[in-house]
Amino acid sequence: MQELRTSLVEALARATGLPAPQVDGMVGLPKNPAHGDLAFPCFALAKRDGKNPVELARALADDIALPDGFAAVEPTGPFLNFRFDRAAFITRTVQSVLEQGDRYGAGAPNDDVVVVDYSSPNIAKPFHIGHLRSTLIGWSLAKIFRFLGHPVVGINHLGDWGTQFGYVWVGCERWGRPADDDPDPILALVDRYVRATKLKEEDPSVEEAARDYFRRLEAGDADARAFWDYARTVSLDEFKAVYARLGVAFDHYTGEAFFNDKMDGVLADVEAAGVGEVSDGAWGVSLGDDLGFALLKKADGATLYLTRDLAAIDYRHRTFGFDRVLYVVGAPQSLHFKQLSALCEKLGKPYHDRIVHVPFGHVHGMSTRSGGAVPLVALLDEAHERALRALREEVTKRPEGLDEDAVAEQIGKSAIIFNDLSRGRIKDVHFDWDAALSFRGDTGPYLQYAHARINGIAARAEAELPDAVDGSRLPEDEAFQLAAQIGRFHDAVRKAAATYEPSAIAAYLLDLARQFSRANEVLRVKDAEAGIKEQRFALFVACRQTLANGLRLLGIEPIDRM
RNA sequence: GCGCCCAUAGCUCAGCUGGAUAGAGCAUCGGAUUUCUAAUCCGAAGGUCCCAGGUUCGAGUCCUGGUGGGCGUGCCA
Repeated sequence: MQELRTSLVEALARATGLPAPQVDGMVGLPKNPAHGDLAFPCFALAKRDGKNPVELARALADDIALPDGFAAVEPTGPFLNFRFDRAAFITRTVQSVLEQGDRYGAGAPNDDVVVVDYSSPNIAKPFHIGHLRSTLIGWSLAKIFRFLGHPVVGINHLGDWGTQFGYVWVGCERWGRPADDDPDPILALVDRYVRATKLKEEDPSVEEAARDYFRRLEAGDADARAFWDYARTVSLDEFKAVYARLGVAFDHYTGEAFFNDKMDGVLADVEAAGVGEVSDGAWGVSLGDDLGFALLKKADGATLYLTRDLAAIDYRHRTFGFDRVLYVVGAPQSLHFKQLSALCEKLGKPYHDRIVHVPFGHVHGMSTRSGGAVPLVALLDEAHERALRALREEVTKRPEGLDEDAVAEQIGKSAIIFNDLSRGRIKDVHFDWDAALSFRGDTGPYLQYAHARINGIAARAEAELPDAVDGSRLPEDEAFQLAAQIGRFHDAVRKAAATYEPSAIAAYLLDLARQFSRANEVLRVKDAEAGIKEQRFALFVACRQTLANGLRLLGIEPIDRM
């Protein structure tokens, strides 16, 4: 696909005298696929020459030397439409997928290190649906950049430090710690946290006690530290269970606490740069009208989130030598990251312009009846239940001997993950159980279904891959459209990386699955005559491979039967 | 007040760096299964792309100004 485009751009550049990059910007896909496979609008050229674009397109069609791989050029009004040599295109595309397998669409190894900071839940707070977006988007981006050949460092910057810990501590002091045999100790800790923060409304001493606890923790007080260790371990155990269930992983769990002993260094840095100042008893850096005052040390001496992020990025730069660091954090914190960049610039840090905030919109409407956020585990369990029910009651045909429980778990997760990653990051989402856990239409299960169907063909159609792929045996339009979509995988992956948008891949995969489903109505493998049978099978296998590669980039493990 | 983000079909959303008749899914209506999985496919219906100007041969897309909503705006993270 890419080579065809490049050679067409060169040919057009020669024929028109326009610079190739400009031509490249004009060549695009025709809106209506019936028009052709690539299109060149002649307006700009017509304007330059003071000619009629319709006549110009006609003249250009006669002039241009059709590059290899193209079968036809035809002017349609002011557009010049090009058609591929379809058979050759199918042959080339299917062949390269079969040859490259899991590496189809991948990039060459390079040295641009990408650090991805994602998930980063707060300790001693429930891991709820609100944490899902950062977790899934970050994990997907990590996989995408790794696929493109980058060394990737995935970091869970746990919120395991800060005043909120004080409230958990106060709560445990008042109402006791969860019992050792408590099956869900984190729930108990959350309960203490919620009760303590509620109590603070009427009893100001609670807030004071919480702050005092955090001060002691930062100062290295042994008792405070012991409680912190306990709460962190309990929380992390549960987080790791959720990550394991989702199939999400990290290279490091260096949370905010990890940087506690690096605070002095940061503050000294700022001091040395001579940009720090005292304001209302607190200490920080003034960043001007737009970014305001960046607080780095509270009046009571305790540090803040920003201080710890400053330490973290410096540490990451020293340790990983990153080319970029991606912060997959909600849009409400965009000011925070602008401040972080500005601070780094003021401090003369070489990485100040390599900070990328990858923001995402708010999630609304995910509260339970009781007002708390829905725990992620509850969502996963519900997804599992619904998938099981759908499998047993709604699905009309299904394979024999399925491990229904295992399939339901996979389908449920696919639905949840895809639902989140299929929309653009920045928009606020209104969480809706029925939409998130729908298994029909544009959903994760739809993609899985396409993948499983091809597996079914492989298992039952008694077809084998041909010795040589031959696209001329696949003259149907559906075959070409499917191959064309397979050939666009590169573009989708690169667009996703360039825009930090996994949804680019999600949208691509929907189109791919749709093209497959259409082709699957027409191109039967089982009863096809020898010679055609193998070619159709090869096309579908290439599709399955592409689906699998794309699904994995979203963090969804393709399933073989459903 | 100031700053950032969002606004496209009844609902949820796509729309490559401006290009041809604005696309999917859900919901509604109508079809398709003796044939590799109907969690599927085909069709119908559904639109002042929030409003008003501007730039351009051409604007859902870019600019300006509004309207509506969300978020942020120093001692939380």
